[in-house]
This record gives sequence, structure tokens and C-alpha cells, in this order.
Amino acid sequence: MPTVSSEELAAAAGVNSAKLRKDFSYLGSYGTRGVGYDVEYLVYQISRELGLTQDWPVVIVGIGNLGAALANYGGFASRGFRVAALIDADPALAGKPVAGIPVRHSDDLEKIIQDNGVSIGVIATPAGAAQQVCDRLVAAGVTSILNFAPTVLSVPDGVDVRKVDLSIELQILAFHEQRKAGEEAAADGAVPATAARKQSAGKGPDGDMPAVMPA
Amino acid sequence: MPTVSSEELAAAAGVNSAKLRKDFSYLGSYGTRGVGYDVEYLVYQISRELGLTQDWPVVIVGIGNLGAALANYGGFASRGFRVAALIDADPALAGKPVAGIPVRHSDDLEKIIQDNGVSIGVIATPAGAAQQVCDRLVAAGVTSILNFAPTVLSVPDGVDVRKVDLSIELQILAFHEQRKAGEEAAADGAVPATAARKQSAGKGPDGDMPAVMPA
DNA sequence: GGATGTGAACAATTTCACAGCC
DNA sequence: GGCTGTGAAATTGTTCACATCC
Repeated sequence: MPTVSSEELAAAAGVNSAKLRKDFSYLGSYGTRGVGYDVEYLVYQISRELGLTQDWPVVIVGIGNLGAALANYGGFASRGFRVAALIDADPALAGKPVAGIPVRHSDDLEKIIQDNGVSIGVIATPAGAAQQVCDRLVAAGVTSILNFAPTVLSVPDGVDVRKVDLSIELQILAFHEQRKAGEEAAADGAVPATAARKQSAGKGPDGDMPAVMPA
Repeated sequence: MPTVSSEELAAAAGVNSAKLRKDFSYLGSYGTRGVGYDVEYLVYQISRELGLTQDWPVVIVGIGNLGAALANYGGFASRGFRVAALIDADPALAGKPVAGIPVRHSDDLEKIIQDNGVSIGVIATPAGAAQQVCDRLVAAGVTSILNFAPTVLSVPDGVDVRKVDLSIELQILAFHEQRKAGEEAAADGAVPATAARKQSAGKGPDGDMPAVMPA
């Protein structure tokens, strides 16, 4: 399939074709009127804009179950990420290979960052160690941090942090699940699934109040 | 701190106080004019709206590194999630405890779902097994699926799927990292960091084109 | 006096619809 | 004839500002 129309792409993505064309237009005029978009050319342009064509060395700090899962994750290489090193504070792990990469001791963290020109770090340590690891990464020159530890990290200006909370997505599913159940029960006086029910929210002892309610 | 004002909450969250008040107003009229919001009452109302006050039994299928990391993840219990069972296809794992919960063989998947009234399933298997596991979960009554496998799952209407791609967040960091670098280099003719550069995007052999460009 | 709750004003985003080009 | 690229219209989201209530 050498070319594709905005209509086809939009249908595949579940969005409006005008939106897709307008979004693409912000990247440049990469289509041909009457024909569509050249697939290979479009893929390259989008890849470049997203930074997929660059090589990004990253370090993963904290090689527990999650760190090991990340090290084994196949999706990184295809998006331009290269795991420059795995780092853990446990001396017993040092030298052992995980996903084919030997684990290094955290004493060498600064040297590893500098030798490899790493600007992105992944923190998969327990919560208690995360801020300290973060501080060392930043001091060594890392400017973007992906944090899996259940802590809010504080960093100086100019450093980006993104926090991944593995339970947030479950939370969202549970929210929709709750609404599904609510709709089924809507006939017998249950709270409707829409957010618009402003008037019914009296604070009295009204049955939907739990023991936790303040006096 | 028994009460809190929209102003204080907004400052803490980094948003406008009017937005916060308007958002809260969609849940109901839970504040007191001249006083603010009763913290404990507000926490309960938001928790209830999000489904945090319910008990959600979940199963985790695929107990590799990622499945084990999820089983050990502390954040689930506090948000109302209860790991009803860990399931894996490897007979060697069956009976072994992970995070204190014995792993069950996937032969028992349907029975486990039904005995525990599970409506939410987590898939942490390799990509090749994910669709098959998904089909079995759905057939057994699961209506929400959190998918960590790098595959797009197809499900019947009425079933929610959320896909977590661990490399997406890295991607976002790399995107911003690229822009940081671009801004530093902006003086010497590099592509500007803003998206608005429509006119310069000629298709000719213009130096920023790679070998992958179509003929 | 002080802070909510909310119409109205404003801003951003999405969609329409069609001129322009292949 | 077909499909992009984009002004203009429609829709959606955010902020202002103030009447209202504790």
C-alpha cells in the first residue's frame, strides 16, 4: 500500500479525517492532492518529529521485577531507545546479566551516565530510594526522568519527570465498570451514571453516607 | 486541617481555582460558602465517584517479571483492588507463591473468574498469548481488561480494553528532550521547536531527508 | 468577611465545507 | 474526479466576576 488517504487513516484511528489532515498540516505539507499521503515518507516525517530517528541511551536504576521487566521489554529498541546500563544497589546483583546486559553497582552511576552521554533515566527502585537516586541522576547530567516508584520526586527547573502509576489505568477501568453497573441498576433509584445530579447531594444522614462522614 | 479552600487546592494542583470549583460542582454541592470544603467529606465523595470505595477483585494472567511486579505493587490495595488470583500457563509455577499469593494454572482460569466474581483482568503475558487469554477472560465474564502485552486486542462490544505501553512515556520524555536540544541549537539554522513551520517543508533532496525516503 | 457555585465572556479545539491542485 | 490544506463555523473547555449564602 504505497499511499493512504486521510479518510482511511482517520477510520483506522477512529477520528475525524479533517482533524487528521489539520494535525498533519502542522508538521508540513506532506500529502498530494487527489492522491493522499505517501506512506513511507509520512512514516519518516512523523518518526523524525517524534524523535524516533534518534538514538537515546537510557539507564534503568533498580533491577527488581519491574526493572527486569523493563530491561526485557522489546518495544524500546524499535523506538530508538538503547539500554546503556542496568544499575542496582545490591552488590549481589552486580555483574549478573539481565536481558543480556550485566547489572552495574550504583557506586558507578555517575561514571556510567557521563561515559554514555545519558540524558534519560528510568527509576524502578523502591519508594524510599527514589529521591536519592533521582538527585544523583540529575547531578550527573540526566534531564529527563521516568519514575515508576510510588513517590513524587522533586527536581530542579529544566528537568522533566513523568510518573507512571500502574494502578491508575486499573482505576479508570474500575470507574467505567462502576458506571456499567450503575446503568443496569438505574431503574431502581440508583445514582445515574451521568455527572449531572447536583441537587440531590444533601449532607444529611441520607443512606449513601458512610461512617467516615465528618460530624 | 479540617477544611480547604478551592484557592489552596488549586495552588497545590497547579490549576485555576474556578476550574476546580466548576469541576467539583459537577459532582455535587459539597462545599460551604465562606468556609471551603470539608476535607474528609470531600475525600469520601471523590473516592465514591471514582469507585475507590468498592472492592474490585482482579486476576493477573502471566506471572513473568511484569506480572510479579504487578502482584507486588503496593498501590492496588489502597485503591480498592484485591488480587483474587495469579494465573500462568507454566505448570512449574503452579502452587508457588508470588507476593504471598499462590500461582494457579491457566486451566482453572474460567473457574477462578466465576468463583470470585471477577470483572477486571490484567494481561501480562507475552504478545503471542494475549489474544487467546483475552478471549477466555471475556468468555468467562470479564468486562474490563488492562493489557500490558504489546498487541492490540480485539474484543466484543461492551468490553473495555486499556493498553499500557511502557515505552510511550519514554517516548514523550525523548520528544521533550529533543526540543530542549533543538532550542539550544536554534541559532545555527536548526528546525525550530514549535510546530509552526509549514512553508519550509519541501520534498527535495534537502539534507534532512534519509535513505528511507521513497523515490 | 470570605468562599462557593455558576451564568456569561472568552479561549481553544474540532468539524465543516470548499478552493486549489494533481 | 479525488483528496489535500485551510479559512470559517460550530462546539467544547476554561476563566472571569459576581450574586449568594454561611
